Amino acid sequence: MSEQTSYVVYFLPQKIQKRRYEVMIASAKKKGLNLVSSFSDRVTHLVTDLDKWENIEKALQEKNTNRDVTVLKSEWLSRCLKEGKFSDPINSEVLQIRPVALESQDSGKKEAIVKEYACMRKTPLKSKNPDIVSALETLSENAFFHDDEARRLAFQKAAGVIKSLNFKIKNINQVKGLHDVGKHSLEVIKDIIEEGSSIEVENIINDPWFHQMKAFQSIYGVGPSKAKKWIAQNVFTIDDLIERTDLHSSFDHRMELGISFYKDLNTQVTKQHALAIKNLIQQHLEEILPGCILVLAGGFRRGKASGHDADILLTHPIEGKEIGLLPKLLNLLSDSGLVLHGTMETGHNNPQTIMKDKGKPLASNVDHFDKWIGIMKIDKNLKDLDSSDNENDLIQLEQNSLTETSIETKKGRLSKKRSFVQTLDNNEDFARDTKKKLASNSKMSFEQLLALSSKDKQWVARRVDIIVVPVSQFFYALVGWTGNKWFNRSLRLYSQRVLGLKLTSHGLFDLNRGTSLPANSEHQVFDNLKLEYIEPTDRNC
DNA sequence: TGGCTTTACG
DNA sequence: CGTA
DNA sequence: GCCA
Repeated sequence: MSEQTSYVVYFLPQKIQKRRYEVMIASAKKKGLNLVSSFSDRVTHLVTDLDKWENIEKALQEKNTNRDVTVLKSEWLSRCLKEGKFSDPINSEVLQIRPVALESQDSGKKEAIVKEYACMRKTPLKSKNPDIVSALETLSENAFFHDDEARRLAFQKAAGVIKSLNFKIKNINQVKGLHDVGKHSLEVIKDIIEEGSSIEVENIINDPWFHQMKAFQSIYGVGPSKAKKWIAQNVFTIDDLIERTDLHSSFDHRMELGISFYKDLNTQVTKQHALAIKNLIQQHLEEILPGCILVLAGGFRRGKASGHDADILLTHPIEGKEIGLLPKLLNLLSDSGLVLHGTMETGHNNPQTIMKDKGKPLASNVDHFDKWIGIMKIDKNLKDLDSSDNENDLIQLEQNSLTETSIETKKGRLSKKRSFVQTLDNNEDFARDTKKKLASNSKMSFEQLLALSSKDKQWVARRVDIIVVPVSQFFYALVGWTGNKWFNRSLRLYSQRVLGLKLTSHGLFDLNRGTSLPANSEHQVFDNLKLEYIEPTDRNC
């Protein structure tokens, strides 16, 4: 290891006592430690006591400083002088003010450090370091397969930090000291920079067990538990699952669908197709309740061109109009032959749940929305006719939210109470009947499903989630369902740790006071969180 | 060395 | 247990 | 695994 020769150190005189500076320079010379007299591209380590990046650039008289440089505090140099040699800096000696976090192209020169929480950073879809990101995510996934959620999170966070970097990493020093990038992750990054790959990661990728876990888990309705069981039983491929009839008795209906329609469900849905599905649902809704607003959320809203399902948020500008809507919609979709399978969660809006929520805002962190998680039969050639994207609807909703809803809720709140409860009873009956009907529709056997999926058909099986949201909660739901998962986790963790507030897809709650902060736009959600707004396309952590 | 988002529904 |  |  030629550790010593890899240090080309430049010591900035600014903001350091002249006397101390001179003593240190002299000491370095005496001990034979190579300090260069001017800054250049050769410099690997920059020592300074300045604490603002702008000031450092000013001192260097450079605009676009070479980013390969590690910026260190003078304590590091002091220690090295004592030890008589340059050595790796410890975390507290690294100045974490380098302009590494991505800032938008439009705002140009504004620079920032890598922020602690992913929800404070812009993370675009495309990374400048795809190999490193993919390696760290492999480690994350592998940890997940080994039931180690904590390690999974750690590697995922490290991957997220790398994703937010707006430059290609050429030198390990560029990422030393970055938040959430620790020893293990650094080692992997180093291997990839220097060797092109990491042996640890390669071993995982080439491990048949890892491969099988990935394959089995990609089946809808199959999780880690079932995947491990099958591997232990010497099942190797998805075709094996069909051929090994001895296994069939352990399949539930959802898994049977996941296996039969594996090809359909694992073919990526294009954004155009997803928008077409949204419009198809919208057309059916017009027959039930005109004026509903649908938004395609999930990865598509974050700018992805394709995905594995369509997440659709459904609301109505008038609070309360959405109650009881879902069973009616599903009834209609089912009658149109568009439903292959699904589970409907309803009843979250019944009086009891509402009372519970009034008393305790944090009933739970998980959705209390009416929602349907299912598989639709979508015409292969379905075209998105009006091709309208989400954001127009959102603007409309932001404008409507203050006027119509407040009028509606003030009007006859009392006179409506009795009929409201009556309506809920009807809704519950209707929901039950619909669930029953949908269940009987999906009574096909495994064999029938396999036959259905393998014959020539004009439609494709598509995973669709429909979430019914009261407008008052819409923008929190929108943030939650736009994701991604890691962005949400960081939002919620930040909210809890920094603000002491509870963020869910229903709202932002102060548990001690029992209050919540309303939001009439996504911007307001971020305002409430005291966070800079992050565009959906920059939430790809 | 404890914490890492969180838990109800089917 | 799997899903969101 | 990484951090406070």
